[in-house]
Amino acid sequence: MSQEHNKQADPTQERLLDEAERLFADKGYDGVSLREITAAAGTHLAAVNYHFGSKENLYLEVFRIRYMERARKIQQPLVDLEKQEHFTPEEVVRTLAKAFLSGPMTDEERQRHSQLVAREMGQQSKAFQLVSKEAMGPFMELAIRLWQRCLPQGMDQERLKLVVLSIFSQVLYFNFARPVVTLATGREYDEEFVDQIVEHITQFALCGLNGGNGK
Amino acid sequence: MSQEHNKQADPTQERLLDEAERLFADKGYDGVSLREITAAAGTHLAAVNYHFGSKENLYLEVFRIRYMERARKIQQPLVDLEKQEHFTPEEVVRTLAKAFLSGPMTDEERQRHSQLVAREMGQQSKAFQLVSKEAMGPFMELAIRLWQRCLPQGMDQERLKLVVLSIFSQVLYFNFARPVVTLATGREYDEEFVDQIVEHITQFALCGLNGGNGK
DNA sequence: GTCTATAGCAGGATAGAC
DNA sequence: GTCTATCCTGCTATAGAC
Repeated sequence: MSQEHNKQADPTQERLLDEAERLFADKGYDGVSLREITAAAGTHLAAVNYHFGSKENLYLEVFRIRYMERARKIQQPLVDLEKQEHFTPEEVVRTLAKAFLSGPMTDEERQRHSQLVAREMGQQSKAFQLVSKEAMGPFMELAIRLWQRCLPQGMDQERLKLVVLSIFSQVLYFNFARPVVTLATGREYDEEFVDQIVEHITQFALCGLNGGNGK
Repeated sequence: MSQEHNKQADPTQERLLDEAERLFADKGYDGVSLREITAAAGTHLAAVNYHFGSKENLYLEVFRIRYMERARKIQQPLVDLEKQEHFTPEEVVRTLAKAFLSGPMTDEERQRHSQLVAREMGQQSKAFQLVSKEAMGPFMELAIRLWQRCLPQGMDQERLKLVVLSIFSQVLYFNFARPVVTLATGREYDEEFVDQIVEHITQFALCGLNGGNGK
């Protein structure tokens, strides 16, 4: 019972997943060779096919195991918030932005996470289907549920969905497109700047939620 | 004088650029082979090296010629706006959002444009340097100049830069991550929906510009 | 000048030695 | 069971036939 989920205790498998994730995030699926991955993991070429069957399946396992694990970590603060009796729309937005931009992960993990998903977001691949179904969908619904509970005047789901998408786009961009952001602002991604970004996104979204009751 | 810029009149070169752009946008640099490109362009394998020297240079030419041409088209509405004597911050935002989401290009062109740049945005490649220096940088400065001319109370560049980046992130996302957007909203990208997105982004950004004078 | 044919190499996968 | 050595395919680039 204490070792219930030891399905992947093999250290070689773990190292392969780690290095594969790092390299796939960096260069994309087609940009990395199995030789590169196995060399980085300190093992031999055949290990991938032995442990994972194929390159494609190794890629999918990176999402199924590594990516999803982090997605749960990111969701956690919002899940916790839902258990509270009272919260404000602003708290929801800030918690959401913080979860992606300054959560418990290391900075490197955050970048990998964004890079992996950004590469899949444009096409309807297996990895995308996994991510959207298991991670993004539920997360989006959670955020919408939270707002519907605390927004003073009701707001239709359709509008809320656009708000979530806009927030997603920004946290993804500020994590993923760092070369653009640093080039444009001249700022390093230190704690102060990240806090500023979180506040910026929060204010942006809050106005989108409160104001513009349009028409 | 009438044929001043006929530097690429060769129809084979043109077809190669077209098909290369389409395929690179679809599958990324490493995901496409020269065989695929030349077959799609109805020519032979050696044509790429004859006309462009190498695969990498063909890729860069796609950016230097096709991408930049469209970037100029997108900028035009803002360039025109600058010539007017009076305009509002709202006009600037809406013009900017419209330029990317419902401008004069075909829908297919818009998608290609976003896909190409999204793939380069995460790394400091040659293509990224070209795009950021020749297209994004000037465009950003133009937008900031326009706001500084028409915003009632002054606003520091630093804040304005974050606003531009947020708008960029959204127009890019709504063009690029269509699978996510359609999955989340259940909407097709028809004219009505695109107009809704433009309005949504405009409202979002306007609040970010007016409200939140912070602290 | 065009394009075929090929060189030379790197890729993923696997058979079989240990 | 591990890992080496090899297979075969597909890649970019180019030499040389026409």
